[in-house]
Amino acid sequence: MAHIPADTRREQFIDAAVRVIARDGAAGATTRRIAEEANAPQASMHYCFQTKENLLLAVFEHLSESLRTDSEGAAAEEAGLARTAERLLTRTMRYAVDHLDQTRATFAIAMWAQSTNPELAVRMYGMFLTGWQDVLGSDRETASNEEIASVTRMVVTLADGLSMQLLTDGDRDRTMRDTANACVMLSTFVETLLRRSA
Amino acid sequence: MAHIPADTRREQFIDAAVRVIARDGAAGATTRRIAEEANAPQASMHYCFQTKENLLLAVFEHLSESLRTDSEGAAAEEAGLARTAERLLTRTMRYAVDHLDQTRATFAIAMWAQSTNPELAVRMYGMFLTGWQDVLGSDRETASNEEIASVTRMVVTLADGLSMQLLTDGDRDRTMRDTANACVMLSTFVETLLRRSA
Amino acid sequence: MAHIPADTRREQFIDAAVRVIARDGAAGATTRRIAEEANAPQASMHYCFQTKENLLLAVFEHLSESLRTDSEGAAAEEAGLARTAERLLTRTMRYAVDHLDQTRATFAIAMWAQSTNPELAVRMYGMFLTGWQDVLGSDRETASNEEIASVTRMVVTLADGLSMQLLTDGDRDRTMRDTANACVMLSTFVETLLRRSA
Amino acid sequence: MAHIPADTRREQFIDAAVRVIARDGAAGATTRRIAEEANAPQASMHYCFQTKENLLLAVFEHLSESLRTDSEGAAAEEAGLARTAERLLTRTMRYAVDHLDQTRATFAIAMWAQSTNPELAVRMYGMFLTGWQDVLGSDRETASNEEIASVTRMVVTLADGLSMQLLTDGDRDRTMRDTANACVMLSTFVETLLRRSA
DNA sequence: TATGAATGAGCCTTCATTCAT
DNA sequence: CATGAATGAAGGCTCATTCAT
Repeated sequence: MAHIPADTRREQFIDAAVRVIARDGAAGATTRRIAEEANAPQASMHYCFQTKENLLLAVFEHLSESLRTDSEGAAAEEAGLARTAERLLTRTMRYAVDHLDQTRATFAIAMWAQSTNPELAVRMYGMFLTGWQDVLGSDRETASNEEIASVTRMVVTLADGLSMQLLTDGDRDRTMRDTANACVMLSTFVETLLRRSA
Repeated sequence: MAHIPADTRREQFIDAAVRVIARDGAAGATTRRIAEEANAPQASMHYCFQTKENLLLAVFEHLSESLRTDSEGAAAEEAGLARTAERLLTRTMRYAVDHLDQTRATFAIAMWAQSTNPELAVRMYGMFLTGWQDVLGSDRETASNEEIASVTRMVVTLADGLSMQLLTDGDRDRTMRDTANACVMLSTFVETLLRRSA
Repeated sequence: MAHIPADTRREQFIDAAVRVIARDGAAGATTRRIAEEANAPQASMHYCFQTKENLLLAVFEHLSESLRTDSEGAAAEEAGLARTAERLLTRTMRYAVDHLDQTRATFAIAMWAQSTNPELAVRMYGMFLTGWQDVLGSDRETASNEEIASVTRMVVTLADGLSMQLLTDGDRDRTMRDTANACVMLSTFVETLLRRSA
Repeated sequence: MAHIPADTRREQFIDAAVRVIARDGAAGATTRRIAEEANAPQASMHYCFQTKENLLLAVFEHLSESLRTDSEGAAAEEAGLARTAERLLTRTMRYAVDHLDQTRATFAIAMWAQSTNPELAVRMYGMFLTGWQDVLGSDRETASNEEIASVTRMVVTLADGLSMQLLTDGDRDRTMRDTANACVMLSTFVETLLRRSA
């Protein structure tokens, strides 16, 4: 097992962990299995991340970073809140469909955090919330902060629910069709909201 | 440790397992911990359920049975598809909010099944789908089977997404408020659907 | 599971135990497996034999009794010590070859006794020794008691050694051929012995 | 518990296992007991041997290696087949008498293999057969390969049978006396064989 | 009497982690 | 710095046996 600098190792571990977690769940992702998948000594994992918990954290950060990078594109054009929300949800589900392993790992880690470190789970969830709130709030039209927050939560809700189903049966096409339906709902909801507040 | 009839023990184990799973996740729910929580010998668990997997299965059946019993009430009155869907979702989320441990355990087991026995996970998901489809299809108005299925999936999606958020931060009130919003979306979606097919 | 009188059960258990021990060894013959093979409740075994050790004892007695019954025929005719020894060995190995399961079980129990209850192992071994000594001593010619004992031990030695090989590879024909060779050795040995003592 | 190099640990485990197996049989030799006897953590056993089966294998290899090393001396001098066979048997039984624990362990493992992994048992038996065949065939006189094989099997048979008795009652002197008798038989057998083939 | 039900003790194995170099 | 070696704690499960009827 060749000596390899820690920085390189970190990446190898994170990538390997995503695959293993997607396959075996967060609890089934043992340090040994991850190390094997990364072609690295088991001790290296602790050298790089100290604990398994830290590794999972790093994995989650990596995953949500990737997703955020992707979803930033949704805000690019001026299109109104409803349209932006639709674009955000569609883009997110497109990403989920194209990166099943990552999606699976994200959810597995989120569930793992809930029982291991609930406060951390809240923080994780918050990362998505604030990230998307920024996207949705970028052109704010007449919507209040509270209304933006409400729409954001609804986007997250739909994304979570659609992903849950995707992860269970792996039916990509049906997921995208349901996503379209969800978009219909989402935009009428936003319009209702805006009309009400006007 | 007093001898106790197996039927009684089964219930004790299932109840204990729900609490432990809610606290520690499905993987963290060790046979030892469950037995301790149930005030029972570890060997009794294997006498009643043979394997830990079987116990988790029984727990899931118990949980979904409880939820189904509850949601049957949603179909009681003649009220149209949109209204029924709203009632079903509201009732489900009300139940989730009132039974946080059960909800947490249900999700934990569902996620656990995904990595342990994916085919089982599909079956579990299917149980909800068909159960709710029956509720929604009971008075079918002009909706086709396919449309009913589509609405059902949307209800499940929303319930999953809302529960996910509830489980993370435990904010019951906000969950019920978001549920109300989700109901708005849901009923406009159903109406759109019916109008389109007319 | 029908209630069945203890006497009948005993036989069922002994027969079942022989098969299970032959298959899984004395240690692998668990009370559950034996009960299953006997189509009997596990508790019946303890009702009939109190302990697993007692059952194995009963099995051994049954097995050695069968073998003894068979070997008694070897003494039937007047034929001199050498010839009788040959007949005894041949007959024993013929029996072993025709009853592999029983032979296997006999050895498994003998080995099991050595580590569980060494004194019992000695007694078991003694049963064969005295039984065969009677056969060989029945027409004593000019041989002394000590000489008879010596020959007996040699017969047992050869039977044990030949059986060991038989149990390992299950080659019945080769065993009988080697038995013929062993008989040659045995009779020349007896003759040497008698000549020496004359 | 001090960290100790794996090679050292392997030896400690093997030595400890021999003692425990001699005392409690192969099935009674639990990983706990062996670790305790070796003054080592239980987990070290799995670090060194992975499974209990592997440990037993290593023990058997160690034991048969020791015996083989010892028996090589039997071939040292030019002495004819009969004499060599006698020397081999005597030497083997001398070794058995001087190393009761090892002998007991060897038989226990051999019997254990018969029910756990029959094919392995055949291979184990074969190790002795071929090893001794080499010793006996080294100066082959006029004997054919088949004759050599036949003699080898007879030596093994006698060694097994004599050991069986030794292990039961532990009577070393009687074993060596019986070994002398067995040698008489063996050499007359070889002579008969050679005369016949001439 | 004979049996279904129940259990304390112990099994083999694997885990995340630490040690020593 | 990075890793091969080693381990305490805990995992799921099975055993012979006893209990209650």
